[in-house]
Amino acid sequence: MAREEDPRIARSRALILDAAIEAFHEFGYDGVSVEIVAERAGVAKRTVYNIYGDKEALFRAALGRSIATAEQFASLLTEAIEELEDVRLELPRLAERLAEAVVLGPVLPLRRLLVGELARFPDLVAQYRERAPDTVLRALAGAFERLAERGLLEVRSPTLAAEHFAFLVMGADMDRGMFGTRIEPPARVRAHAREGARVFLAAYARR
Amino acid sequence: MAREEDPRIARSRALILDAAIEAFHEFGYDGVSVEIVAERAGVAKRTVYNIYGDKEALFRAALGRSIATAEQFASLLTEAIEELEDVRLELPRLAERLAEAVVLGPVLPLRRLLVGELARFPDLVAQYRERAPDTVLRALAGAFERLAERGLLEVRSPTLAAEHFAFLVMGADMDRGMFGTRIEPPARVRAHAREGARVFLAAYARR
DNA sequence: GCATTAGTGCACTGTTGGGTAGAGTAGATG
DNA sequence: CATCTACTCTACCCAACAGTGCACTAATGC
Repeated sequence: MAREEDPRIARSRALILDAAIEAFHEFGYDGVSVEIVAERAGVAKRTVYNIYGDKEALFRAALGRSIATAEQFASLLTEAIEELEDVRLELPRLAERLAEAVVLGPVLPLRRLLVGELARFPDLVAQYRERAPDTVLRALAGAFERLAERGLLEVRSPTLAAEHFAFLVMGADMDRGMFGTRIEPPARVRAHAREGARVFLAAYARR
Repeated sequence: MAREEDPRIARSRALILDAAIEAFHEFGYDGVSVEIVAERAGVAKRTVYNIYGDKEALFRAALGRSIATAEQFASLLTEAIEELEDVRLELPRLAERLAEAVVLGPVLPLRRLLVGELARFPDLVAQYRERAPDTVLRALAGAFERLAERGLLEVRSPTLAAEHFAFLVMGADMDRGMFGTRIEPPARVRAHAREGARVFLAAYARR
C-alpha cells in the first residue's frame, strides 16, 4: 500500500497539468481541446484520459492548482496584515504588496477565467472566493477592528473598512486588468496603491 | 432606394435579437447554438442566417445593443454628475444612483459576458469601456476638478479621485456581482453606496 | 532479466453545432 | 389579383471534438 507512485505517472501528470493551466487560462474551457493540451504537454491524448479521466476533471485539477496559488498569495498577505502596528507607516507598503499580488501576479488571469466559467462551474468560483479574497478581507477587517480598539482608527464597520481599503488600493487597476490583457505598468500600480492607502487614512485615521 | 423595410424582416430581426441577448448573457458565446436562439425567438434557424449572416455577427449585434443600453445608463449619470453643486448634500444620492445603475441594473451580466469573451472579442470589450464606464469616470473627474477649483474639495488628481469615488461606492458589490449570480439586496447596495460617499467626503472634502 | 505497468499512435464512434439547399407556404406590395 | 419576397421545414454536409479500443513499445522495479 505504501508504494511510491510510478515516476512516469508523476511526470505525465505534472506536464499535463502545467499545459492545461496555461491553455485554459488563455482560451477558456471551450476554447481548449484535450488534444491540444496533450500536444502542449508532449504527451498522448490517451495518457491525459488515463490520468485525469475526462475533460471536466482535468479542468477542475488545473483550477484547483491555480486557486491554491492564489491562496498562498493570500496567506502571505494575511500574515503581514496581522502584524500591522503603526498604521501610518506600514499601510502604504501593505497596500503596495496587496496590489502587486493581485494586479501584477497570477491572480487576474484566474479571475477572468472564473468569471467566464461562472455558469458552468459555480462551485469553483465559490471555492476561490472563500480561499483567497475572503481570507484577505477577513484579516483586514480583524486588523482594523483591533486598531480601532487601540484608538488609532475610527471604524464603524470593520468589514466595510476592509472593502474600502482593498478597493481604494487596487479597485481601478483590478477592473482594468479584468477587461484587458494589456498589463498595467508596475510602477503605476504601486503608486495607485500608495495613493489609495493615503486616502484611506485621510478618511479613517483618528485625528 | 428609399423603400420601407419589409415588416416581416423587422419583426424577425427584433425577435431574434431579444432572444440572442438573453441567451448569450446566460450561457456565453459557446454555450449558445444558433438553433437555440432561433427556437427561443420562435423563428426558423434559416431566418437567423438570412438576417444576421453568421453567429459572430449575431453576437456582435446582440452585444452592440447591450452596450448601447449601458451607454444610456452612463449618459443619465453623466448628466446628474455635471449638475453637481452642493457636494455634501448631493453626493450620497449620486452614489446611490451610480450603484443602482451598475449593480442592480443590466450592466453586471454584460460585464460578466464581456470578461468571458475577452479573448475572442477584445474590440467589443474596448468599445464597452469607452462608451460606458469611461464616460462616467471622465464626468466624475471633470466635476471633481470643478469643485476643487471652487474650494469645496481637495483633489490632487481628478482622475484618481473619480476612481476612488466609484470604487468606494460600489467596488465590493460589483465584485461580488461579477463572481456570483446571487443578487445583492438593493437596500444593502444603496447603504454601501451612501457609506462609500461618506468615506469619500471624509477624505476629499475641505475641512 | 522478467513481469508489470504506463505511454504511444492510430483508427474509430458518436455527438454537436455551424452553415447550406431547396421546395413549399404565407404574407406583403402594387 | 398577381407577383415578389421572406419565412419555414426537413434534410443534409462537414468539421471539431470528447472519449474509446487496441496492438505495440518502453520504462520501472523486483
